[in-house]
Amino acid sequence: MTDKPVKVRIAPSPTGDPHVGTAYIALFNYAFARKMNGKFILRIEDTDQARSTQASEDAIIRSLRWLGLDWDEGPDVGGPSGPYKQSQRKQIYFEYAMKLVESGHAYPCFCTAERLEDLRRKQRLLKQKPMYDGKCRNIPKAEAASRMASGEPYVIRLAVPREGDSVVQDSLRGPVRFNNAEIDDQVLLKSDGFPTYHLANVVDDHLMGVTHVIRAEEWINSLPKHYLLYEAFGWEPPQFIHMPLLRNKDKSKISKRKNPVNIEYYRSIGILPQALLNFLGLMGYSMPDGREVFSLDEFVADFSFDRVSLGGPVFDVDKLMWLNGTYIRTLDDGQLLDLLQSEVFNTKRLAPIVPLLKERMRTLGDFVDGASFYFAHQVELPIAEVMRATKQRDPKETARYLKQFLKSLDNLPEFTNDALEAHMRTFCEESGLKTREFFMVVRLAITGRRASPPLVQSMTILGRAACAQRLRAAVETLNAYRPQ
RNA sequence: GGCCCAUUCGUCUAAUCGGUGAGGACGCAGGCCUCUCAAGCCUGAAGAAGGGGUUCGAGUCCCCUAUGGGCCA
Repeated sequence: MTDKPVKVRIAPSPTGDPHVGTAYIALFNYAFARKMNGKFILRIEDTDQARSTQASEDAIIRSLRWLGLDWDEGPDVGGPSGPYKQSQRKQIYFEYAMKLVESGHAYPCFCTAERLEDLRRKQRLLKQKPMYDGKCRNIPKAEAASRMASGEPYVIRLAVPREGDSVVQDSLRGPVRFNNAEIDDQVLLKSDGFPTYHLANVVDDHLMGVTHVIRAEEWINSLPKHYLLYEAFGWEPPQFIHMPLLRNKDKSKISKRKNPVNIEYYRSIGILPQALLNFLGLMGYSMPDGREVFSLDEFVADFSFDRVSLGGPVFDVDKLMWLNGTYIRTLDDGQLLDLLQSEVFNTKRLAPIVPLLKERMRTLGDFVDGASFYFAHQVELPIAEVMRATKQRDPKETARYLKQFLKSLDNLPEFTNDALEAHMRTFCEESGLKTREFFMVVRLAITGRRASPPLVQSMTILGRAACAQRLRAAVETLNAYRPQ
């Protein structure tokens, strides 16, 4: 390796809530950059026009700032290699894609979606790996050029060698060998002129001077394509380091279906940023002296990839809770008071709750008890009340429809009062449930009590992630319940 | 289905040149402290996926199988 100064990046897609996996990878990038006195870049991968939003980008930046994982270059702070949003670099990708076409490492493909679909179907029937068959690879250059010029729609594909092996390096795993025949002629530039991840990521990493790509293990299979691209451009590839994937309790890749993954959820239940970072620093990693409680600076000071372990770590919220408690106890009373004011008892959080509680208060003090469920990580499901509300029906049956409801929430585009209420009423109709019963059961799951402020509004205040978490917990509790 | 990666207590992990009674943490159980709870302290139960090799000696190296996961659709 050369002695270029270390430069690393994270490249989240702004297509949803800020994800703990992003924070996890950001932490390791940050630590390595700081340890090596290098630079840390934030790059926004918003080439998926349909799914990328400004709101999501803002939330990602807000969350990473909250955690204190500051970057040296990024869309909000600028830097020498900008712009740092891929949607603003479209022209660059086009030019580099054309260079590859000129050099014969890539080619335009004019195949229609129908032909591709047909091809895939046949391959599936023959139990073959679905891959592009290379039809357009043989079109003479001149003909291809004139068809492109005539406005015929095309994508640009990488011309992957048909024979031999690609050996790639992962710094944590050593050499990994792939059979070239198994690698698809990857689309580099889509018909809308936007690049795919593979092209954009290689071009940007090179142009931005990235020396080490630290990313999640799910990318390891595309590594040979990236090597091929570096080779085609005649660029030296960076070092690649694939971190293990965070897991749900059942060991599958962490997902919002099974675990809260929204960084803002953890903030909303009162997790401290230093606790979340500390916890993530325990995932697939350990300190040389076995310390379990450490600051970001300490993490950086002792950081080394030698200490990464490759088994996929389960994101165990219980341990996070314990760690968070230890951090709270290290605060002095003034700091804790400040945090309570800024994070919990602030106008922004309280304002929507006040009108809901007002109707039910006789003293100001009633507010605290009545509003407690809005701030908790979890509430206890009162099973006896559930049994009463469902007229002693088998709790498994109740669990079943709650689970279905939970699933249906994923398809609710807007988590607003009107949309949610309509959705819940429709759900009742379709499931043949009495609204009276259903709303009570959901109320018990969400608030932990049978008397509460209006349910739908309480749910939208809590947010989608928190509601999903409580419904999941209720389903578990009901399934585990054994009546005497 | 194909390819790739992984595999130490329920969970996170340690032991990195092969020699251990397999260590710590969360959680769990019991106890101490205490007006309660929490915190804190002490104690305990709990683990090498299976099978072959290499070796005087394997958690550690190699192979096979199994399992888990990811990616490709």
